[in-house]
Amino acid sequence: MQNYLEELNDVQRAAVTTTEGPVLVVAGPGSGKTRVLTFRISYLIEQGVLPWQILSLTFTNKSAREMKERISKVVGGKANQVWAGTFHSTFAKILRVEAEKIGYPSNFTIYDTDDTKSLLKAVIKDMNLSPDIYNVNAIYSRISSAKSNLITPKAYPQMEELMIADRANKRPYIHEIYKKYTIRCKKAGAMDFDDLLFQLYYLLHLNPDDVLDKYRKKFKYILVDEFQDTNYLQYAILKKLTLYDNSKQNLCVVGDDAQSIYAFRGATVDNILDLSKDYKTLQTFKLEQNYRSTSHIVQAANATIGYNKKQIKKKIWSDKGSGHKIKVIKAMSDTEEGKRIADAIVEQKNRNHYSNSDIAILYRTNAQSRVFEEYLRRYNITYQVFGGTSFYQRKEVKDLLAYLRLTINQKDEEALKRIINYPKRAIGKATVEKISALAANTDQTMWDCLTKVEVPTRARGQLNGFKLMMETFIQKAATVDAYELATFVARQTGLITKLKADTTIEGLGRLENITSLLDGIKEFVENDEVIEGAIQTDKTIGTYIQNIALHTNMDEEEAGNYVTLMSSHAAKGLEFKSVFVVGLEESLFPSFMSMNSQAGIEEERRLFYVSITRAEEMLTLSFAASRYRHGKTNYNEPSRFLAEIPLDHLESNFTMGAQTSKIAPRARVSGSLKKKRTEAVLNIDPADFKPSPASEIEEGMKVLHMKFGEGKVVHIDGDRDKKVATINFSQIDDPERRLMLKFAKLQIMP
DNA sequence: TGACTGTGGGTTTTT
DNA sequence: CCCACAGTCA
Repeated sequence: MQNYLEELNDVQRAAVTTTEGPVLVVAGPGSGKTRVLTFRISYLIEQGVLPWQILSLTFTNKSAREMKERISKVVGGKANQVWAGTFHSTFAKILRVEAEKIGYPSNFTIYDTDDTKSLLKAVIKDMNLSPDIYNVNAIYSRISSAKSNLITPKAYPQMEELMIADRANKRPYIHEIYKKYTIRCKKAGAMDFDDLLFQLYYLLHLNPDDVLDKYRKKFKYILVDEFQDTNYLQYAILKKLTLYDNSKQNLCVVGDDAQSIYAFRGATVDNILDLSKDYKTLQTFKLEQNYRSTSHIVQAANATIGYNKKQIKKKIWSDKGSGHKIKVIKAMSDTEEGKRIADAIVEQKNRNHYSNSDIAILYRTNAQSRVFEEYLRRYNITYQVFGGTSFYQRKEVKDLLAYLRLTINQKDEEALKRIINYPKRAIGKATVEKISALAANTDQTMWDCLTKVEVPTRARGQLNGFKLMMETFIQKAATVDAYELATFVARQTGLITKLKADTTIEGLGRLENITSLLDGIKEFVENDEVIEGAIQTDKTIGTYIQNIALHTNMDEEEAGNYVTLMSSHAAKGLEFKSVFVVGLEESLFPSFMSMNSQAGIEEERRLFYVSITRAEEMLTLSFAASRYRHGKTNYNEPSRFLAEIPLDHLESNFTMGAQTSKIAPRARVSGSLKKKRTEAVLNIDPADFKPSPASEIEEGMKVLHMKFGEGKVVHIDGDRDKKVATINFSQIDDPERRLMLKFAKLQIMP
């Protein structure tokens, strides 16, 4: 019985079987923390705890999914009934049920970062504030951090510290923007990412219909992975659920302060330190044996992280032998770095018999992936890039989703603004602004105003048509499944036709994206998901949209034999036989954004620590003397983190600090080779030029144009005032032009 | 109204 | 370098 317990070391086993009361597991890299978590859940179930009384929170959908898979290997199908998900997705699920208690519709829309920024821009514009001073990104991060610290729009102006900082930055009205933004979100029936936490907290806090008690009873055991990455608000929610009179305080958190890499978005290690103050009977287990990496790697990591002042003491060790020393590659330029890494990969594949999937390239910024992609492609090595823009952020995908979103929630202004004139249906900026203004002044939504706004007859007709079309979608949504509706919408709106008309490579890609989106929806309709012991039969578009709102492209992983390219952040929790950490230069890693504070540098160092501890057998670090960035060549010193690794862990032929090379790197030439499309310089005297009336121009005529010179009318299409002439101008580079006759000034030549 | 061009600005990590 | 936006022109 329970033979899996025998696979664990003493500390791990204790962490698994100590089920009652508050538990903190401090888990170094590779120390088997995921095993502890999954076995703990399995153990709970075996002890008779009902699966749906267990809440397991993670940061990514991927780790939630993996967790479920691993539990099901031990306990079988019951695993699906555990509440295992990300903070955001789990709380969204609860809010769907309870939203109306706090004034939101249960079909609320989730605004992603783009939607949020777009709405913020609109608010800033409405308030007549300068978009330069009130930079959207800055405002967003300000509001996000307010929410993450449980500061309401009402409380914000009373926070002396915040207001002083805002005034110092010449942005005294942030609290007003925050307030208006909140109102607009609510009016749109929408929550942003932070709201999923923030509103859940207030739901529990305000406690309508004793909803707090309901969830306290429901979740008898709560587990949290990557606890070091939780923010104040997340911890506050956990406390709400587990810290009260007569609570059993069955909260188990697993984390590693050394791997805290999300402070920039409000995560705080203080949560780990506060734990023992809040939970008096806290039991702590330290997992210090690293089963992942060989000794040189572990010791290098220990030495590096030792430079950080703030940390929980622990000694990570490995008994896997010393293994390979760490290799450092010094390249002249970013291009050379790409080539040398690709060469090294080829070599490792041959010498160590690694397959592609054993290898990962980790970088600080997603933009760095390009060079590596180029060389890997050239060498015919299969790779997969993670991060960057997600599938669901692609324009065409968002367009179709916006139609579907509006079908579900007509209050969703961001969706409406996105598609009201896409594909083009002659509803221009002026019209949209009128609608928006009316909505703002009358407390109605933009949807309500579509038919009420006063506009010229032509626009009126277009608006009616648009609304009518949307209404057919809304009606259909009630009767058909998600796939049927989505296909109908894609055709009916003209999106498909529009994309098919574009035959460029990018155009084909876009059409393909729409097809895979539709395929995805089909899959959703056809595959059954079990929730709390029951098969989910709701296959409506509403359920679909809710399910995908929180997907990221990290979730799109497919099995295959490829080299992994991803940011260091994204690599958290993963492991590879061979890891390349590239771009180790000052201002890049550590990032220049973090270089002016000790805390910033320490976070970068933790990120470096996370990066190098992904490696099992081989670790290669690289930097380039020059790097092409933002159109300029930069010269940076090697990263300080390289110098922090004791020399005895590095391959012998390398010493830091000695800048041997005096040769200047080759300059880029691409700029000068760029072909510029220039118009021919024609000497036509405006005085001699007498344009002929558009109605007289016919196919076959010779005409003269002020800028393009002489040309022959090849073809005329369109009718009445929309005639377009295709004209071949012999005197310019790119001779065939299409001009609208109504505007084109052409003189008929004999 | 819409397509296209030029410029000017920013520039990290992600649920 | 890449993107978003304003301005221009048809």
